[in-house]
Amino acid sequence: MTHAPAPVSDPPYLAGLNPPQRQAVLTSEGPVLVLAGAGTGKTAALTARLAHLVATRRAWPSEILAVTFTNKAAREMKHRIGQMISDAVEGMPWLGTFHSIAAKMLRRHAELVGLQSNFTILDTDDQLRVIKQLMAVEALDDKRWPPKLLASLIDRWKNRGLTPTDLDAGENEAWADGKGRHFYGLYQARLKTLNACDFGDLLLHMLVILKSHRDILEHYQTRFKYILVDEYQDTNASQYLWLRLLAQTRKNICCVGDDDQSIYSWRGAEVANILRFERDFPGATVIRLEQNYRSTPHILAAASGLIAHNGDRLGKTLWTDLDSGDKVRVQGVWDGPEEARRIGDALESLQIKGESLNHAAILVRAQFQTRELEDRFISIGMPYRIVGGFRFYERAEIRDALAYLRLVNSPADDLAFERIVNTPKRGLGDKAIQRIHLLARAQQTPLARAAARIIESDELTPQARRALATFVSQLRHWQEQAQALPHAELAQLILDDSGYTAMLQADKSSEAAGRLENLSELVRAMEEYDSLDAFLEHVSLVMDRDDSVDAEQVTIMTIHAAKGLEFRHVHLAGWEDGVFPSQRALDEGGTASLEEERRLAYVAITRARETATIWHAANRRIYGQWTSSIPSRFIAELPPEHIEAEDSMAGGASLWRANFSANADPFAHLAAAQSNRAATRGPAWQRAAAQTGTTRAPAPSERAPAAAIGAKPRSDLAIGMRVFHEKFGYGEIEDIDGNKLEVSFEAAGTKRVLDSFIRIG
DNA sequence: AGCCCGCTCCTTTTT
DNA sequence: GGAGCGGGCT
Repeated sequence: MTHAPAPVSDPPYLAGLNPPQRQAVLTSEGPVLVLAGAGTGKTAALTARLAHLVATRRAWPSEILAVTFTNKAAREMKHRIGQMISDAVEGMPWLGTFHSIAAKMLRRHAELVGLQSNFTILDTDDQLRVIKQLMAVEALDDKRWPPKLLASLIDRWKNRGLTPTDLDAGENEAWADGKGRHFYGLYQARLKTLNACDFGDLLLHMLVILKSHRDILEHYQTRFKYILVDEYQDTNASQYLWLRLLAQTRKNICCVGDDDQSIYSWRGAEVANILRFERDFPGATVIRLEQNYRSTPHILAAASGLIAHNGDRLGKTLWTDLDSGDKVRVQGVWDGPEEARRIGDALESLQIKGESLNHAAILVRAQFQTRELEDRFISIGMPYRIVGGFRFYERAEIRDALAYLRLVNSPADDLAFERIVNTPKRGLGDKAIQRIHLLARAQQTPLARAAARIIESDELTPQARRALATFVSQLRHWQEQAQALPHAELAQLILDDSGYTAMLQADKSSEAAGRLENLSELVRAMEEYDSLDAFLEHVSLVMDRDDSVDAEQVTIMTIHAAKGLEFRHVHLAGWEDGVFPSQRALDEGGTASLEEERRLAYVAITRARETATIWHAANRRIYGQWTSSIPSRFIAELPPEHIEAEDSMAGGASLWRANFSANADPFAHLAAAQSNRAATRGPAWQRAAAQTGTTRAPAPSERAPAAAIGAKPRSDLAIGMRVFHEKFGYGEIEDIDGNKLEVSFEAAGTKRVLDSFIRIG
């Protein structure tokens, strides 16, 4: 009634978009930079833009290049576009991650960089193995020059678009006293003979090809009428150069990003790319999405106040028309265990109010912080999941299985051969494998073929020879079966025949059961692919862990992992100088890295929709040492009118302004030692020294574990039953109390655990 | 060939 | 505190 109805002529994809979002959709021609603040409906605008281009016949779906960083983002975009323009997704062959799109291009032009189009894509494990071998050949001391360092240098060079010949003297010096270029070159040559690529190569090779072959460059420049880039602040130099080449003629490039959420500089992302967009593309339209649909005004104001302390920003002012809600709570506690306890309490009261645990998350700066939370949650039976750590395809058993498949698929895959020739143990030791290597090198033949030949000779001990002969004939058998069997069945056959399954079944450690399960999941996943080739391509670039757990559980993860997500209730743990911002960032890297930490803090706060609680502890165990700490400097940077500070110390005065007494403090000597040392460490630590001291918290009340609310006890368990727990392994149920069990574990002793964590073993 | 012990090091993590 | 690695021992 108060608003005029939208013009009838509005196409459906514009429905519900605010004016700047519409502008981002409708400004189709020329370079466009969309600065999209946290929670401002970026993806909605992005997908509408794609729909618009297609609906108005500006381009066919196959003429649009749309790149994201993660598979998750690519999937999400595909999904949402599918809903807008029904069949178009099938026709969007160039929507994907930088790496998958580059790989797709590279397969077409592989021969131009000395590869075949069926090249394999190496993971970090394979890379490291190659480097170690090169170092052994060159007799370089791997104590003095750790292979991992070279791996990361090569990665960095590739991120910056540098080939071996591009390295300047300084970079060359960075490895083994001036052997940087030499080793980088050796590594690239070795990959070529292996017909392999690492992740960095996918982009770098394409870059080289585009630069040196005008016709190919022109082909893609003509094909891609429109280019769309998500999370532009995360692009590295080589991605930037690649985009710039492709966009050069038409200049219809739309980059979306948020300089305030740039948190990946340590892996090559260059904020500078987004900061200088207008210089790179003169005449660019800059559009700011500033209306936030996610968080309450207090949360938003706290985050904005914090990020305002950063210098180099393009600048945005987020606003919302949501109701005001709670202030950001800043809660001081005595130590780490109390923090975990209190967060557990807060989650339990959330449950009492009938909130789902799925709407709550605890965000941490570093992985080690999860341990304390985990311990507490296990003891009170709070269901949780930890996101992060190894992804699915990085697990040893998955890589082993893949190595078997790779070897069957392409017998020349030496890295795959090495990985599994003695896994499970076949009694082939270093010496036997060395012999195979020698023969392979002498005859210029892949390891698998050398192995087949060496068993004809008497070079190996009879025992090794027998073992290898069995393996070689199995391999031959699998290769034959590969023609006959569907690939999922082939995989199962290989796992069983090779003894891999048996090896895990015999393994009584707590992880073995999970590994077997992962393998069956792998086999199941394979069924969705048309061919083994298609599956292997998918797995090296795209496969990630299946996160679709619908059980009620609170999520624990790093802030990095939380980027792009949102939760109603967010707990931010460990906001102390040294933890967050991290000690590393404080010690090295100066303002630049402090500013990145601040952006991280900004990302953290803006994940919250309704409540955000920031925790800081006066004492924490770090590397097994009790360390007294001061609240994060970021806390002091929060605008006071939007926060509500409280702490559990006597008197309730805020921890860092209180008058402390060292009485009755068991850690006073440590605190003193710490602040003495700290006094030499710059202003923040001096501030700490002036104020550090501790007072005894009211004795932390060791309370009985509360019952998890709303969870129904299972009916399939009984005292005396043998069960399995993900973390503790096998055990026997000693007592049942609702949905809590007392289990005496074989390895971990007696623990109280929630029945939902238990499988009947 | 495989096991055990002691030393070292210690953000963030995608593809 | 604890995982991972290398060396030395069995």
